[in-house]
Amino acid sequence: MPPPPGSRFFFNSLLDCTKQKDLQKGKALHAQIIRVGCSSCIYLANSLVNLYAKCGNLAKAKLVFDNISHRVVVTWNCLINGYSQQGSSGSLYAMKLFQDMRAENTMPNAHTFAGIFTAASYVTNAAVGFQAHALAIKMSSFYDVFVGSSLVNVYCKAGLVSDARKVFDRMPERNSVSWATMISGYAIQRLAVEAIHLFEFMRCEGEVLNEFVFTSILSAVTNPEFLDSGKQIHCLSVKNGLLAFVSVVNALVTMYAKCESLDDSCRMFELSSDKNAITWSAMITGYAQSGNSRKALKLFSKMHHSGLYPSDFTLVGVLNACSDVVAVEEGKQMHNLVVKLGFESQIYIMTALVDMYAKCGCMEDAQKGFSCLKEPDLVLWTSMIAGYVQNGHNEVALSLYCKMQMEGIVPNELTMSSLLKGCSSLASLDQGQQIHAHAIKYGLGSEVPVGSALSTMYAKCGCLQEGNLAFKRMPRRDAVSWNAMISGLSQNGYGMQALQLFEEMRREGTKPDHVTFVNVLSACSHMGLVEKGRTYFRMMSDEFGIVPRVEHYACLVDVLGRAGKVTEAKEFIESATIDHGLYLWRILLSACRNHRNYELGAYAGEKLLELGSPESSAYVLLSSIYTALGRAEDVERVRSVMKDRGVNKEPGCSWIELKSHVHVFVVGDEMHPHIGEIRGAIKRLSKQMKDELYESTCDFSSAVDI
DNA sequence: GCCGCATTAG
Repeated sequence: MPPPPGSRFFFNSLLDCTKQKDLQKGKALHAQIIRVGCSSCIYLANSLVNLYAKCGNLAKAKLVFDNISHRVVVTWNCLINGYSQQGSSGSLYAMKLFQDMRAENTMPNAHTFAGIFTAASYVTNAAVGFQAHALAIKMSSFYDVFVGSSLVNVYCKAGLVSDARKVFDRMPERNSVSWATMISGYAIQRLAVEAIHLFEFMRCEGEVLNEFVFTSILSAVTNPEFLDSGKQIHCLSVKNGLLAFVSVVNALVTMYAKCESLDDSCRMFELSSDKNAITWSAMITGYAQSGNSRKALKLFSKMHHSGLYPSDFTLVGVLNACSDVVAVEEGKQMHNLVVKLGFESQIYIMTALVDMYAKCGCMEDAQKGFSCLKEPDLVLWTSMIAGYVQNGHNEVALSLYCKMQMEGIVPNELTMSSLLKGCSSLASLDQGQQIHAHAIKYGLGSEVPVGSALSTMYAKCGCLQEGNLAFKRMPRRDAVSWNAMISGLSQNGYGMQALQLFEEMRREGTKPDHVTFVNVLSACSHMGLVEKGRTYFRMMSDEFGIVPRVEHYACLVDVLGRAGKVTEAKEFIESATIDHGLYLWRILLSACRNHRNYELGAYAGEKLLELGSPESSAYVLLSSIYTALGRAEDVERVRSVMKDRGVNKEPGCSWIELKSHVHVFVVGDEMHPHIGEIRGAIKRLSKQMKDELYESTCDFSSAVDI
């Protein structure tokens, strides 16, 4: 039935307002409709629901909806689709409405299903999607191409990509949206090969390749392995004239950056004539994620000067760049921007902010950021826990984990690996085992980060066998896992086994990283393997393209120094092409002391004095060398420099675990609230050691007497 | 009415 003649004007006007999303004009029309008494006309009422829903005023849409006495399917669709377009915040309402509609015996149509499936795609629980799917099949709505495409999307977003493919294959009719959705489903699951196959299939079928298809397929090949495919797709997009779409250019910028082909990525960025916020974000993130954080920061200020406002995505990228280079000042400026732009409740931003402060060692600021969010999610909790662990506040991290559990948040593998790292630093076997038990309870025992952290934890606590077991049980291993076990062996005095494991790692084809070489070189130094040390140092850059860092130089200086080759070590330091500062001279100084090469020791010590070493040990070593050389004047000079610079000898610190609690204490500590218990425990331990005839190489008497 | 491009924790 057509609308009554008098309503035609209102009907068309409302349609215009909805198209233009002009809420002001729409409200005026609404008032007019009420005044002339047309508000009971179902066509106008539906149009009003649609207007408010499309303009995002769902409360008002619902109000009009509630006042309609005889709702038809279109009435429901307008409100359901309004809610589903709100994304994750509206999708539950949309699903509830769908159930109410069914309860009123109103039959859904294809529009209803398209809307309800869109809502379901935002909800991780696919149950309502399944129900609606069943009903759609029953009602044959499934044959509608819109319904089919949105259903494919439901399964893709729920991670059920093979179910999505089943729906896709059974669709009687497909359009470019269906194909793009399916390809993007593979992309989300990082199934590049499947995505490429489907894309090829699509081309064979002669489907139209539009910008949506290209953005989807490009996001599937964001891995160095698929750089060649990426380049071919790039060519195809040029052939199809799609570089005119900024979205395709953006996808290319990202593809090349993620394929570690940063030059190509920059070229795409430079070539694009109409950059939008996504283009800038893509390039900034590309820089930040490829170790070019300084460039990322520079590009951000360029974006800022161009007058474009950063989006939440941009800020996350920039904050990551700040934490990467420990740029706390720039990070604080970003924080101001976050506040200014009203992003303080955006969880991705706040997580990046917390992470930035934690990496810069500002745990108080990190804690403040954390407290800004009423409902922190698992990632934020984990970032906070990881931050405390990174900064050595391991106890705080463990108690934060208890709080997290009380909030009902279930941990994942990264939470567990951070906590285990905390237990390793505390050398607390007891707490480490508890976290291990939790990992098993939550089904995280076979996760790579957990297995690696377990090997480290057990090895640090002296339980090498358990560490090895954790390593062997891992279903797959990455570089971090191998590093954990290699370092565990090396630190427990099994240097040869550590090197053997490194050779096994090479055989298995896992690419070592810079941490691997720190472990390998330090194993060489423990074993006194000078020649092997030199070989591995060269191998690092020659075979694996890893630029040696100061810690690698330090290891080799240590290798040479321990073997008594102090002159060679000195020459090595002076030929080093990096800014090594104090670090390497200090190692040489103590090597010279141990090998009684006092002349070279004095040389190294004077270098340290020149460079203004903040550590007391350097001054103490140097003055002891001058004492041995009988140069009393120099002894006096070193002492006075030390005094002038306000360098104090730091007190030795130790810790002990009592009743699952780790107590840190220093020599001469009288202030510690548990000093009595600590002393008691040390006395018991030393008696036990004597009883078991432990040959002590150290003098424990001072520790017992604290 | 259905699809895409940029983001968080080891």
